[in-house]
Amino acid sequence: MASRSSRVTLRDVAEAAGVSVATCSYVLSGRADRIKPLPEATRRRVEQCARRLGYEGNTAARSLRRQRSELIALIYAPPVGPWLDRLTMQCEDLAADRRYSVIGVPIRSLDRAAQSLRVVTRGHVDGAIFTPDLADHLDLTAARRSTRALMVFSEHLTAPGIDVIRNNVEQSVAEATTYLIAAGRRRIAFLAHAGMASPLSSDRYLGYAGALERAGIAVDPRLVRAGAEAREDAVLVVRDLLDLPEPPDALVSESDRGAFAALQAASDRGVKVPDDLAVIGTGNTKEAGYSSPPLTSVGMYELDFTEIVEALFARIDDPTLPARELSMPWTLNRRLSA
Amino acid sequence: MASRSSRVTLRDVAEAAGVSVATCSYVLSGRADRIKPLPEATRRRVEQCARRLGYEGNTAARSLRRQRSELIALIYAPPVGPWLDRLTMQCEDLAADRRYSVIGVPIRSLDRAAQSLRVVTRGHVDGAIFTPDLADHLDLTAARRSTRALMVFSEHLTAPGIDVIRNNVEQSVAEATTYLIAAGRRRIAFLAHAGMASPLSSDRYLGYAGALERAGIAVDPRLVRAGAEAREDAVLVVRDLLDLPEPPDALVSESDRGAFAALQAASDRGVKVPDDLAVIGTGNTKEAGYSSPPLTSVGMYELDFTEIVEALFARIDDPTLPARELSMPWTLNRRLSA
DNA sequence: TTGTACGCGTTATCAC
DNA sequence: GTGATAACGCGTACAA
Repeated sequence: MASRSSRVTLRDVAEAAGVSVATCSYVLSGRADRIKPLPEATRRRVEQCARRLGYEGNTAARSLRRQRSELIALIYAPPVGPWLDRLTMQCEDLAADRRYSVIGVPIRSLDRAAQSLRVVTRGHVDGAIFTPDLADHLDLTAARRSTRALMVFSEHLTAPGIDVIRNNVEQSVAEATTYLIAAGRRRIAFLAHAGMASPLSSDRYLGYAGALERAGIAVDPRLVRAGAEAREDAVLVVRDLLDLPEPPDALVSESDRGAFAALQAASDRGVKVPDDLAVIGTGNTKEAGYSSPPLTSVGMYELDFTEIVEALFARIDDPTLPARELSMPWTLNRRLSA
Repeated sequence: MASRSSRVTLRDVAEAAGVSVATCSYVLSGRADRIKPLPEATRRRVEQCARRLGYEGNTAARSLRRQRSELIALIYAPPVGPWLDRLTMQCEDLAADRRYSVIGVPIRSLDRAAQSLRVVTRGHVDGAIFTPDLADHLDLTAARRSTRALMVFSEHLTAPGIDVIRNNVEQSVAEATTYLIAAGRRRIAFLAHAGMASPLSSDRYLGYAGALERAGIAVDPRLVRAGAEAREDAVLVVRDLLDLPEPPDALVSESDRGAFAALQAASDRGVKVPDDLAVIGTGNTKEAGYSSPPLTSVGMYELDFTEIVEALFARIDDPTLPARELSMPWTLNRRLSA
């Protein structure tokens, strides 16, 4: 009979326990011992009532007052791969230590991005991590003003109060391409993300095209194709490429996912990897070690984001910290596919 | 000089525009025409000031007052596959029409679930969708009380005011297993999710084991292995299985991901699919059509979640709606792998 | 232990 | 006609 149909508020608990909301707040928010510890009896009574009523608090009210939500956000563009999974899990683990929770914010398209990002720009997310390629196409000023910390994977962005991670994407993909050229490959295909913005402006593509250019090889537009996001698309695209009168003898994919698809398409067509077709992926996910053949991939040597997440929390604790630039250069991780 | 270092509030805009916060609120929240439309001049002035100052509102304050956050949550357990990607994207699209945003809530482990779910249980998420296998292991009462709508993939759960989706998982997996038996397979392996709870209690496993039992075949524990989550694990596990003195002649995987890995492991070991090894996956993701051989998979025929999301929004609009039970039975989608 | 101002926007009511 | 006042939602934290 005591149960209202709606949420249980602090006031309900206070009434039930016969104390003031202030006392309840102290007890339930842990800070029961601000100066003089409350008597055990009171404390227990409050806790019991809270449990019995199923009190759950209200984040909106708390974070409005505290100006802290104990929430961090991961901004990403689906589809999700093992790369983001790993980041998510590590965030979760590190956040749990500090009693923070993690939420994901999927961005479907650039024109709807502002809408999706309201959680970050108008809500009170204490910190946010923008996955690669996103930050370069979004306006971060609103997000910056509304959060205590922003961590961004970006090669070029530089903004006050925002921490960035540099992967040296262009350079490392160029290295990979050059490696293929040195191995005698001449018809090197590129499997691009359809992406949010023009695929031909991605750092990965720039690295690929730059390396070709420096080697005096013209980019053959027929060898540059989108489809790296979805495995099923990639398979079709690569089959297509292999059916060309002059098929590629190597392929660089903007994702490991696309590269795996290439391996499969090659197998479908009876094309030997790496003999007839060298394949290099991007991301260096764990799966790369277990494909057949194991996939050569450009990426972080170990997918360890601990430092990044720690830095985010450091800035949440103290937003006046100078903006940092974390360098985590990608490398070419050679396996058997190239 | 007008710019404070902190957030811009409605009060700031009001001061700048020389009107009251109430007026600003009316203008900026769209309800400018509460009864009598405000003069264009005032409205424009307010809008200009808001833009100039970079006003972004404050979700905490708004949702505290309105008791609405215009946010829906997707609760899931990483790693993420194409299944969740599709759900995410469809949610995003349908949410955008109603000016809602979507957030993801990753759950790492059951004992930390309550912490992760605070966004749902204490925050003001208007609605939440729990992906399969999650709801059965979580206490949803808090989430239920704190949201207007809950949509849950579950075979067994039945709770007042919660909408559920029934996939007939056990039955459909049993059918698939029976199909393998009818085709003469006798050593049928099962690739399980390590999962949050005991793998041996999953509906999928129950369907598999039940079908075997009904056919008078004993479950061989050596043929039941975990590892369906991560492709790299699955490859190793299936290789292991194939190296057994008495290797399996068929395999049912709790995910398509694991089934793809099985295809690869088979290819690594020179085992022919489906001749030497029949493989059936779960989820019926689009990729299934493009593996080699194309993967037979149990799952929704088309991954279309529109009805589900619409139902969620319907309940958000009117929480008094009777709890619905959406039936979306899985079927066996035959391709070449079995 | 408690009263209460506060954080920020919303909306019903009131005043010029 | 135009726009301001003020109560409100819910928890927090300082002063009493």
